[in-house]
Amino acid sequence: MAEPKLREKTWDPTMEESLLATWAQEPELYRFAPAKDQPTYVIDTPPPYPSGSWHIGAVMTYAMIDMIARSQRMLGQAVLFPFGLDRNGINIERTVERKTGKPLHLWDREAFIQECRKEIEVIGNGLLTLARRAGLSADLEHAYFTDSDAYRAFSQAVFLELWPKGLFYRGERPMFWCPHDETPLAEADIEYEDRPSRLVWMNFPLEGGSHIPIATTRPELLAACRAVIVHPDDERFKAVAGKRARVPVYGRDVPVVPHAMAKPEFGSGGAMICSYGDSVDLMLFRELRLEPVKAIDERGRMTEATGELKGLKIEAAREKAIELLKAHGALEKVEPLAHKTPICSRCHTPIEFISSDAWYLKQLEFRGELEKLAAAMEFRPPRHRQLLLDWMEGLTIDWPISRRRYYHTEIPLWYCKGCGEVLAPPPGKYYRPWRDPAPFDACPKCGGKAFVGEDRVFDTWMDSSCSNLFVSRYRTDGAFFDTNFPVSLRPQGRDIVRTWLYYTTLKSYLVRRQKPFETVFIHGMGLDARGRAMHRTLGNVIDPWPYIQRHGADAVRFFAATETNPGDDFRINVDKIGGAGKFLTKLWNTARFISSFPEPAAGKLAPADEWILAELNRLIEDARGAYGELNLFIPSNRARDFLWNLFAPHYVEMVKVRAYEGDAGALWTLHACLRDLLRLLAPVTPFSTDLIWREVYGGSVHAERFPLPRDGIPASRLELTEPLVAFNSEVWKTKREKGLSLNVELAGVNVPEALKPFEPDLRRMHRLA
RNA sequence: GGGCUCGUGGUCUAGUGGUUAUGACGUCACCCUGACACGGUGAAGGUCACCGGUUCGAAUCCGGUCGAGCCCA
Repeated sequence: MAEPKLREKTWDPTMEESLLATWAQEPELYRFAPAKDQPTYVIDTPPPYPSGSWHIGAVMTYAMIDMIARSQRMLGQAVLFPFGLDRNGINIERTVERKTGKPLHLWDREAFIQECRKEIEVIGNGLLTLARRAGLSADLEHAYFTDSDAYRAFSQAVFLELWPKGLFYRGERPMFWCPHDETPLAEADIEYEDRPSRLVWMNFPLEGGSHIPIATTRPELLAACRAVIVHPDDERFKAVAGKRARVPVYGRDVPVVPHAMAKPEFGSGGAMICSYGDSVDLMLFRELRLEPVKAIDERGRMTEATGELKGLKIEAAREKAIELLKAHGALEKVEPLAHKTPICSRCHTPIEFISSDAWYLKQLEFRGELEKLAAAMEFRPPRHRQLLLDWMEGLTIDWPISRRRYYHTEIPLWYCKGCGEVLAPPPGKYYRPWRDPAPFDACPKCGGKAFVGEDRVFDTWMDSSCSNLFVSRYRTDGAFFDTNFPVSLRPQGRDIVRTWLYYTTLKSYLVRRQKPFETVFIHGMGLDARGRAMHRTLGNVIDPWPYIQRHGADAVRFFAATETNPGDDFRINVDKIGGAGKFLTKLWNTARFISSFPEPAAGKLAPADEWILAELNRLIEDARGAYGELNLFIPSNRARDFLWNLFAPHYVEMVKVRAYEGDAGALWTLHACLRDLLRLLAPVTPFSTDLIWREVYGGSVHAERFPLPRDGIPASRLELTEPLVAFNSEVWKTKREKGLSLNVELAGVNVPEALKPFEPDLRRMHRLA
């Protein structure tokens, strides 16, 4: 027996780091360089939003995306696997505001942008380092940034291409508004949360002397009350419908309207309709043609119209309103209430409905077409298509795309000072209308020569919804785009179906009338050991670095593949990452053993060799099939099962003696199994498999393709697996019960009839006398 | 209130009609056996959430109940 080619006795995760250095020297390994007639596979990798470092769940989901990229390469595709960072947005602005203690509106715009850029640079670089260490085979050297001039110009160009089609409109209308971020929100930006609240019972005097009880959670909006509703079938209010009620404190008379939206079982059964407390108010103002009153301004403060409440923030105004009601003798009682409150998904501030001017992108009228595109894309797992369809069905307003922020892509529009005409420049350049001179000589409508630039910016989803167009080189490489759009794959989390996936579908429809992707891969979210999402506020965020250092990226990746059901959320139990590391040690040692034998070109196969090769064929077929369907769970678990439960304990033990004797059939089979196992596992555990491959066979396993099942191996050998496993177990048990060491002779054991073909190997394996 | 998904040993998980329910982690016992003690072998541990139905037969199909999570109103 020769020295094993693998010297180290165990797999050591620090070996991963030297391998990273090797990979850096071999950029061609993962380079996108399609051979003639080779099919291409373009992945629209999610550009992470650098709001801090990745938690371990994020590392795992990106590792899964990498496993898909690697397996597609090994299936023979030329894979374009770009990587970007989504660096625009409120998050980074808020980081700067918090660090400097200076809110946006006190900043000089240019200075604020510089500060954001400085901040995002640091965070972004940390992410790229982690991505590389985790073994991502994406093009990290050429990562794109959504806040680069080039990407912003691209995003603006897509907008400007759509501009002449009349898809955008501007309007003053009530909309979702975050008073903290001081910006309008789209439906996708809103979440709901149970918050403690108070139900305030008031009495509204009625004409003719009596009064009507009204319960509300928003007493501060009293000044904006323009009607009271009661349910038409509510016996308590039969007599009052149609009368007029007087709004306490403010003294205005408003109609009492019977309306089905009133809930008899909630509060007093009577509700006040104000502009605007919630979406019911919104609907009724429209339906009853009421005149709205702006009670809250864009910064979340009470307006002139609210009299004594003027200038107060919403919470304080609510207190004051209750005091005023008490002073006017109109307060009945205040009771606690758990209230499902709509909140801003970024800062968790309760949202308001505020009437404000904004730009909109039409979307409601395309609902039917978008649903067809959703049906035309393949989903993995298929059931998650429903998430997109449900969201499309539930939309109620067009997409407000303008934001009053700074570190975003500017809306590339100017207005004529003379006549107010809206002017759009040609697509191509990066426009900053708030500081650039207008790129027009004269207004085409009135001939005016003075212009004012739009100072608002895009919702960041306007940028990220172009990512598939960007990576497929729309506008920059027509030939490439034509063959690679729709993009092969969109891998992403369940949590951003309603935003990223939806908006991308909308954009691709508007630009190309096409589906954005051939396939959408939806992964679940990494949860903590108790099943909760990881949030800094919960203090349950798991930092991936210690685990990568202790057990290696391969262990983290192997855990991610074997412990997660495709599409389901997965709990991360860090103790199990160590368990995944043990598998790598097992793989290493098996390879180390095999590497001590030469690999013959061919050999006469014994029945036992045929048996394990039949099992190997089955593994290859299952794994190839599963990888083709973007399933990582099946190949990783099947490979583990093959190695740990069949190959090592049964086959290797059975042929050891033949191997030591130099039997070519045994040696050839051992190496065939190792080669194929390494190749099948390479996408999941790229470090250990490559290290072994390089040491034992030379070259990189990542330049290989997946193995194919071998011809000429009788599948009937598979029938022997069960009796073989049972027989070996029986012998081991017997020796154990007799207190015999495994290497001691045992007499009186007969090999069962079914296993006769294995008899010579079995006799020597167990030393059966 | 509506929709979707899911309930399998302490934990995670396979199994979608057919003999004593898979594997991993953990636990316990024994064992250095010509790769591996970061190992091997063996063992303990499950009313497959609950109730009812279909069937010769249900973890698996159907209905209901309870519980968990997500989304929408």
